[in-house]
Amino acid sequence: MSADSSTATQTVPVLVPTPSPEPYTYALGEGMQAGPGTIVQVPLGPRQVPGVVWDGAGEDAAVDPKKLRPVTAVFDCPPLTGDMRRFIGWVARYTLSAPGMVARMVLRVPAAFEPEPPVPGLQLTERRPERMTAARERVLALAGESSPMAWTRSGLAHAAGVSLSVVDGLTKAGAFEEIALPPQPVVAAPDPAYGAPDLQGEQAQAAKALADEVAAHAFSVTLLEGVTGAGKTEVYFEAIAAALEAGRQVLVMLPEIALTQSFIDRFEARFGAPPAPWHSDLPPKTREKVWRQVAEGSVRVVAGARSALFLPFADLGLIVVDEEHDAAYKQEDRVYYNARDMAVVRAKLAHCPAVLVSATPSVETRHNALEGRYRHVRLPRRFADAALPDVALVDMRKSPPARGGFLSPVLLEAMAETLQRGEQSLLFLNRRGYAPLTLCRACGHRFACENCSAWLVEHRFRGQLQCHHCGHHEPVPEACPQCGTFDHLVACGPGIERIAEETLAHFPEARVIVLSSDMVGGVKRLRLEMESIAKGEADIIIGTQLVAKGHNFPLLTLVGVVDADLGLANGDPRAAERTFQLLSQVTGRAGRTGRKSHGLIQTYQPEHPVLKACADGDLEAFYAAQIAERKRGAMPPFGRLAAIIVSANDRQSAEAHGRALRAAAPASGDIMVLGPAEAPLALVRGRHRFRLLVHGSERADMQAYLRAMIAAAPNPRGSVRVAVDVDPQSFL
DNA sequence: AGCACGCCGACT
DNA sequence: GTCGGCGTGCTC
Repeated sequence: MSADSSTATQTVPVLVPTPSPEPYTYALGEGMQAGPGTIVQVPLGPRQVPGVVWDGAGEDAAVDPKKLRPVTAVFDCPPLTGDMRRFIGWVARYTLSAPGMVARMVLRVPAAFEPEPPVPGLQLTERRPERMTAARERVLALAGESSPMAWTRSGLAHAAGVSLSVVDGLTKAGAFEEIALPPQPVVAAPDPAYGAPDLQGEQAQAAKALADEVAAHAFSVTLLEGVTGAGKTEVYFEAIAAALEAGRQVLVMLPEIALTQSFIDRFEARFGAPPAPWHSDLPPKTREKVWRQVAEGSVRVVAGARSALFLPFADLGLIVVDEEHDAAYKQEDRVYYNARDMAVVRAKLAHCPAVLVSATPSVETRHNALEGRYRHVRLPRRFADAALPDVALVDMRKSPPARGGFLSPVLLEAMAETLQRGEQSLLFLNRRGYAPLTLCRACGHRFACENCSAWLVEHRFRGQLQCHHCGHHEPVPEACPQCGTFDHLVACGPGIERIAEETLAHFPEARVIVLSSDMVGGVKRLRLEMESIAKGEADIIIGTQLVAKGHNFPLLTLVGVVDADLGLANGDPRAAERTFQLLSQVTGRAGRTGRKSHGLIQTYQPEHPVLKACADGDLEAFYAAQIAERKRGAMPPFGRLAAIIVSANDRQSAEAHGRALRAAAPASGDIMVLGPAEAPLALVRGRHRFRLLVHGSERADMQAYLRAMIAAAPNPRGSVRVAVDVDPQSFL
C-alpha cells in the first residue's frame, strides 16, 4: 500500500456476475475492511449484486475515478479461502468462461451471507408461578430434568404434550426467561464410530488403502472400481470415516438421480446421522443453512449433485465422486464443465484425496489408472454369496423373432422358465412409446415433426404421435395426411409399449409392469411401482434407461436386452462406451439374492467387440480397444470429435451449416470444419464470436478440445467467447 | 399514438 | 448475465 493511501480513496477488485474477463474496481467506504475472498454487495448498473473481493490491489488497471462506485455492504461471512479463489480462477480459465460467472456459481445462495439469526429460546429460572396446574407441572418437570438445556417455545410445548399457551403463561409468570439459542445445525454430526462394519478380505484391504490416502493429508486420485454389488459404497464410507476422525470435511458427489433416500438411509445407518444434501431443488431455507454451515465448517459431510463442488468448504479432507462415468456430471449451460474433472482439480488445490468410484469407469479415467496417474483399487467380486449373472449374446439372424415380433425364441424360452420358477424378468429397451416411426403403406409418407424434422414416435396408450426432441405432439390420424388413404398407416420398429404388447400375447397371465420416464402419474407413481416390484408383485418388468440406474430389483434373475445394436450406430463418439456401461449396468441388476441369474443380449452383430466384451465380462479387452481407438483420435488427452462446425454467431447460418453437415453425412469420429477456411484461426484470434454445433453428449469434451486449440495459438487479447449449442439432428 | 420485440452497448 | 435505450413494425 502506498504512503498516501490515507488521503486517496481505498479501492478493491471485486468479481461480479458479468461476463467481464476481469474484476471490477469499487471504492471501499471509510472504516470498511475487505481482504481477498470477502463477500460483499456492490452496485452494478441499476441493481445490487453479490461479489467477492479478488486478489491484487486493483490500482494498476486504473479505472476512470468518475466510474468508481462504493461497496454497499461487507458481509459478516467467512471469506472464500485461497484454495477456493484459486479454484474459481482455474475453472474459469479451463472452461473459457469469465471468473465472475464461476464465482456466481459459488454465490448463488440468496441470503446465506449474513449470520443466521439466533433462534428465540426459553430457559428455566428459579421462579415458580403462584398457581400450579397439571399441565404446568408437566412442563416444569420436563424442563427441570434437562437442567442446562434450553428449549424452543414450540418444542417444549410439543414435548410436554401441552398447548403453547401453557408455556406462554409460565414465561409470563417468570418461570422461563427468553434467551437466544444458537441456530440449529441442518444435520446432526456424523459419528465415524457409529455402525462401523467388520469388513473382510478385499473390502477390508480396499478400505484401508483409501483410509491411508486420507491420512496422508495430501492430494491423490484413486479409482475405486468394482462390479455392481461388490460393496464399493461400504468401502468408501470407511474413507469418509477416516476424514471425519481427522476432523475434516467430506464431499460426496452423486449424479442427481442417485441422490436417493436409499443412499441417505445407508449413510445414516453407518454414521448415525444423514449427510447434508445439496442439489438444485433444495428448499431455499435449507440451501442457505447448508451453504452457511459448510462455510463455517460445522457441516461435516455433504452429499450433493455436481453443483456441490462449488460449496465453500472450510477444510476439505476428501472428495468422493460416485458413478464417475455418469454423463450427468457434465454441466452444459453457462459455464461448461465436467464436475468429475473439476473435483480432481479441487482436491489438488485443497491438498486432499479424490476417490472416483464406478463399476464401469469412463475410458479416460481407466486410462489414467492404467498409466499410474491414478491409484487403482479394485473389488472384482460380488459381496457375500451373490454371483454375477451369466451373460450371453443372442444372434438374431440365427434365432429370429416371429413375424411382427421383436423377442427371439431363445429369450421367450428363458422368460417362460423364469416365470415357471416364480422369479422376475426384466426386458430392457431404450425407446419410449410404441413405435419410433410411422409410415403410410399407400404412399410411403413418414410422419416427421414439423419443428425439428425428427420422426414422430407413436404412443399408442395415449393415442398420440410425439416428438421426443421438442415435445410437439399430435393425435394419431385415421388417414394419411399426404394421400388421404385410410387404414394404411403402419408402425415401424419397437418401443417398450410394443414389447409389452408382445410379452402379454405370449404370457397373458404374467404381471407386467412398464417403466419409463414419461410414465403417467409421474415420479410418485414410479416410486410406488418400484416398491411393488421389490415386494415381488410383478413377474416381468419392461423398461427404458431408467431401469439401469439407481433402483435395485432384488428378486430379478433374468435380464433381456431387446436391441443391443440401438446405441451403437447413432454417431455419438461415446457410443461404444455408453453401450458398454448401459448393458453392464442393466445386466448387473440381476442376481442380487444369490440365485442363479442370466442376461440375454439380442443383437444382429454378435461379433461386435463391445457386445462380446459385455457377454464375456471382459473389461480389459473392452478398455484396451477403446483406449487404442482414443489414442488414434484428435482430442486431448484422447477422445474424438463427432464434428465441429464453426460459423458466425447467428442461428440461421449455424443451422445452414448444420444442414450442410447432414447432407455431407460424416463418418463418426471425423472432424469437420465448415465455414471459411480460416475460421478456426479467426476463432483463436478472437475476431468473431462463434457458435459450435456439436453432438449433445459431448459439449463438455468439446471445451477441452477448444482449450487445446487456443493454447496452441494463444489469443493475445484473451477475448475469445465460445457458445456451444446442440443440433440434435446433425448426426441422425 | 402505443407497445411488443429484437439488437446493442454498458455495467467498475 | 441483466438492464435500459432505441429502432422497427404492427395494432387499436
